[in-house]
Amino acid sequence: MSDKVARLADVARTAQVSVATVSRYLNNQLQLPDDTATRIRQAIAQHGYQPNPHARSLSLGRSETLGLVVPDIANPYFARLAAAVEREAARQGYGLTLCASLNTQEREREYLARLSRTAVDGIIFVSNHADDGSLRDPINSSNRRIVILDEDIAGVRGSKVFSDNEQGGYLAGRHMIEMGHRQIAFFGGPEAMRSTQARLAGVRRAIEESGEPAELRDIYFGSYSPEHGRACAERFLSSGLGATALLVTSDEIMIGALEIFRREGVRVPDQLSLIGFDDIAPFVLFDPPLTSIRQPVEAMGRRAVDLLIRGLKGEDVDGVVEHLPVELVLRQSVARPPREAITRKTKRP
Amino acid sequence: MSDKVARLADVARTAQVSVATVSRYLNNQLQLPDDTATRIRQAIAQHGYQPNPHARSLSLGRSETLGLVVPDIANPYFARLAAAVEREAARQGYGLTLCASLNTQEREREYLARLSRTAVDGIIFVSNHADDGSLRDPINSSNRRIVILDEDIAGVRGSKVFSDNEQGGYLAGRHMIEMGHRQIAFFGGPEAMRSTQARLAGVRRAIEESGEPAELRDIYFGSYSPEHGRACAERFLSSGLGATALLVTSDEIMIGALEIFRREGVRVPDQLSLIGFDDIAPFVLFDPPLTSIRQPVEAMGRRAVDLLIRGLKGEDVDGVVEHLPVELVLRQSVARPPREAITRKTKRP
DNA sequence: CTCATTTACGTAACCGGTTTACAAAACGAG
DNA sequence: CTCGTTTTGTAAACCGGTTACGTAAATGAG
Repeated sequence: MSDKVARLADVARTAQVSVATVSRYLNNQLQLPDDTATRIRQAIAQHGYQPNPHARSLSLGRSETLGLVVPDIANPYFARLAAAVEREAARQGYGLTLCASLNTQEREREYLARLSRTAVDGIIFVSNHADDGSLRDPINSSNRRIVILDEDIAGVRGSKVFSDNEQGGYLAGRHMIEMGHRQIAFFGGPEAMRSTQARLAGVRRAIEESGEPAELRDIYFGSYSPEHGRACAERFLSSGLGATALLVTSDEIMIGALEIFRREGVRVPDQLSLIGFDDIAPFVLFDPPLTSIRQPVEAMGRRAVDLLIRGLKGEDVDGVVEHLPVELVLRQSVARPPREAITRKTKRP
Repeated sequence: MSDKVARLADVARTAQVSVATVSRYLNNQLQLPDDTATRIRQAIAQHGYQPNPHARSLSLGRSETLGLVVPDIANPYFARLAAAVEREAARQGYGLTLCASLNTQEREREYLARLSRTAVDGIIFVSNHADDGSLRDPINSSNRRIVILDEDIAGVRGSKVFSDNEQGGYLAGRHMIEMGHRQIAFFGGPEAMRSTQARLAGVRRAIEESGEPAELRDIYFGSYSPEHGRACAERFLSSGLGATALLVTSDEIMIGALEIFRREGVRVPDQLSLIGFDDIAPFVLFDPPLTSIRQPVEAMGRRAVDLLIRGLKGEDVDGVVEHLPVELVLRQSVARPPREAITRKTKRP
């Protein structure tokens, strides 16, 4: 029991072979006579030898570690995504370094720089806002392999994994129309984001395909936050236009919107039908349980890691873009529309 | 624009100095004449030089990276904890490698082995179940620095950071007693866990201190899961003993319990007063908004990182144990007790 | 002017692996 | 028995930094 950690050289000396022999035996599955192999194994056990990862990384030029950039892990949606990514990375023998960008481009770039300087072999990048273009270049000029996950960043090369946002909007829209709604409202995320536009386009397609005289109105854009949800709901109620069904495009927005609807006494689904998006929050427990589009979070995380690692192993995955299928989870927040439109009670006491 | 990444030697050559000079200029804040310093800066800029982290780690014997072992990042409580840890680590210039143990000791040990082999300088360990002793030795024999966070593991050396669970139980208990409750139920986590016992002890202390003839009954233990919450609630209702207030010691358990209470038509707080623990889930939106003990999650994460890094920097923090203060958040799930005890409606249709 | 000290750097030895180039030994064919 | 080939093994170069040690020149004190 020496106080120093055993090195390869110690093992080699004990096994009476050279370091190269031990190294090759360990890595290159070099065929060795039983005699020699046994001596090496015993020496390793005796010293409790574990290769020094820093040395290994330096020598190999890789570290078997991936980086995940995510806006905020405290957000349950990204937490789930991160969990899925971590699980798959671990399954494939990779470690995961986590970076929370806190939704600012500055931090995103900072992290990107850090990661490209840091010991990660590749990066999974999840952003949460429209890129003004200042993210594109640093990403592309990073010499790391990159997979864009969940939200597109225009002009970035590498592979990409998204949920099928358009289909999500479509499923929600179709369900509303089938339930008899003809006036549909939409609480979107940031207007410039691809996901927002795709979801909106999906609803539009559902309307067109139905052939019904359904109308999309009260379309609001803003951040994926409860604050925006509250603002949307207040604006929606005060506009009093009488949409009978509403697609809310994220859990966060939904949480804010529900607060206002509850405060103002809006009865769901009697007065207003509601469909959520994400379906991460425990909406079963809400009052009423919320019908929602569920994103394939686990699959997205898995797929992103898989693509990234395949890329690292030399497979050509550049330009691969995947849209994973979403699902409409039926609960109790959508009903047939009421006879008359919703009328607002009071703005605030 | 060569295709090779610039090395320190390239910079040195261009700046017409030796590698040692550049390295020391970059690290040891070695004082250099403006002339030389400028040449070096220009050379660095010209090559777009970034130190190779693997080489740096090998040479320094550290990587400025911490490891976080957590049962499940998808769980909002641990997600918040992880977010806090990541934020503080980043603030102090450290990266964070994430490991989800999925609550099995096997994986915990596996990760521990991986981390002790991997390029992390220290580990923050969050476990979620009672240790049967098989975690203690691997942790102690790991040559990394360790901070135990959130849940104690007996016999582990290193520093530890917890929330003040006993105080949490106490605050909840005192509030219930002050509101007039004399029959208090307790849905605990795993019986063998320190946190569970501490919370229970806190309620006991509140009862003793009050001098009132209050009684603790319907004490159930189990996993931190909605399933356990459902089981607790069913057992509680069928026992029909008539506790009028209930402390539920985690969000997860609460979610399960609420499902049953809602299904069975238990009116909160008219029939039954409820206090939660953790206060991570959006309980404001539940019906009714839930009074809850809030754990100082951000502070815990910050503190753990801080202790770990201080330990890494040579400060003696072994044996330091901190209990961070919790907070009672008053909302609307606690009322004065009803005249008569709750009577169960039906077990199941 | 001399000697001590500081300034401004350079040389080379590490850190601990992987891998290439090559030697010695063993083996087989002719 | 000789020569080529395979097996088994070694020495040393490399990955790209950090840093102990050393030295030449400049500065300053006496």
